Amino acid sequence: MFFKIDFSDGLAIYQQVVRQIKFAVAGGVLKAGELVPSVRELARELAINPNTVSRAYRELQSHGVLESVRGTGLAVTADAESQCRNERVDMIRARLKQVLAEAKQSRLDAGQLRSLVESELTAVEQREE
Amino acid sequence: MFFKIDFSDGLAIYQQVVRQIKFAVAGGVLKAGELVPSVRELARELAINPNTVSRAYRELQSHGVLESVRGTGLAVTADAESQCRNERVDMIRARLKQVLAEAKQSRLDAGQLRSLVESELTAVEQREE
Amino acid sequence: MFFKIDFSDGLAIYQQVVRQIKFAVAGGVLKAGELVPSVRELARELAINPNTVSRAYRELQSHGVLESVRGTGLAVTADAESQCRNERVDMIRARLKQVLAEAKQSRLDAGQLRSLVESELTAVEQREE
Amino acid sequence: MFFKIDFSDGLAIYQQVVRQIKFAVAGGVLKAGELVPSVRELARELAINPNTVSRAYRELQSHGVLESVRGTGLAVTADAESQCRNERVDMIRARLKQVLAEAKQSRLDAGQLRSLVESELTAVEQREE
DNA sequence: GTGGTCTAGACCACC
DNA sequence: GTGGTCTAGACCACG
Repeated sequence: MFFKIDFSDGLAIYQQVVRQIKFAVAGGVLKAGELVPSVRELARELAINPNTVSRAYRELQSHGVLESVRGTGLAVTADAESQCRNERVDMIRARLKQVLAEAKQSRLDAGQLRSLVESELTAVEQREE
Repeated sequence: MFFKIDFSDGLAIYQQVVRQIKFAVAGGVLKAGELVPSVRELARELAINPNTVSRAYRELQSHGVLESVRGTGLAVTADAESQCRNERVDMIRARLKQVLAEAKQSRLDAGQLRSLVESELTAVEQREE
Repeated sequence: MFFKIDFSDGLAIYQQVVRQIKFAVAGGVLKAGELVPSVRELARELAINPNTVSRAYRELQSHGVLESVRGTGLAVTADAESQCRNERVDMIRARLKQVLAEAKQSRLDAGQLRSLVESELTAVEQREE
Repeated sequence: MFFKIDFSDGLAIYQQVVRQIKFAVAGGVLKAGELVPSVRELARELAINPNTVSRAYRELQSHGVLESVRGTGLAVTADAESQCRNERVDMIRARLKQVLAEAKQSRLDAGQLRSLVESELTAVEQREE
């Protein structure tokens, strides 16, 4: 699969799975109708407990991103892509705001902050391109 | 006092307190020798349990940022400022990396990401200046 | 398990637990990778509150002696044994120094002190050997 | 005065004062009828709070070691010396037992323990002689 | 008043 | 089942 778990992220593991599935859908990596990996397969791949994957999938179903296909597995819903695309920027912006607010509140010099952000942004742009 | 708790941050409350105290020290808001608010006072102010504040303070003591003054309270240590100043950039960078990595992995267009970051950065720079 | 709490020791209970776990690791009773008793189990066994055990375990984690294995328990870290072995003599020596300094300062006759120490040392050597 | 407070001893400060007064009496440094320093004076000397000294003196009075002399201060009682002399060895032995038991329980090699004790004992004997 | 410790009991995330 | 976090409330030592 195409994502990774950060065990020291602070964010709950199942939440990370939820976010990453949504991002995969938003980015067109997972398309409408496509099946997501089985609970067991994904659990093995990410080295996490199947229950955790299961919980993430349950959440994604209740968010309308996945739907169960009888006897086959869980598939991406028809309108998942547009929905996730919309959510995506907001989800990222929200976390970004948090980080910047914290930086601001730490009284880090504006110039230092800007250059820190610049360098990290450039770093992430160049990675794996 | 000068900081707030975000109950939906995901980050544990006591960890938020730890970070914010460190940031306050790094930013010179709390200076060496100065007393931090008493456990009970800060707990009341943030509307959290004294034990939670206490745990944060205990952590800060073991990190060498605070030291106990018998019967008087907890004071910022002499070398806390330089230490926190050093930690500060790393703490911010770490969270920044997380967010940007997630954004990247969401396959958000590089240009979109850059402009999103730019606008949020500018927003935070202008706020309260 | 293999240790006991002395409620009239003066030393905080959680500290006693910390010391005894370290001693157990130093003595090879607890080996790297091995799980320590669960918080609830040890609490029940020592007839103390689970939070007290938890606090001791948290301290041991921050000292690098234990590490959390998600959903499984707390395990002794790889380098805990050598670390605890090193600490052990210092911990014992520190308390020994205290006692002897107090004895000295009580103006107990040097000969009396020496024979007192001798007899207790012999006693402890013979016990359970 | 002739004693010192160890703030990191674990033992409560007022208890340290109690023990040291008793030791001073046992060692003949303070004799029957002699006045102990005033609460304020001793507090200043040891750099502790007068309330703490006061509490220690109260405890010593209830133990029959000190008695109040109207308008003059606190004096060592007539039978304090023999009483303290008797207590002294037991008090020291009790703490010694604790330390040795802990060492034993840490599985420190008997030879190592013995040589550790020897060296500390010799060290304390030579100091200030 | 201060911090330090302990208890009791709750809820959550994860296995 | 596991640890992690939080709350509530108690008692102690010290100033």
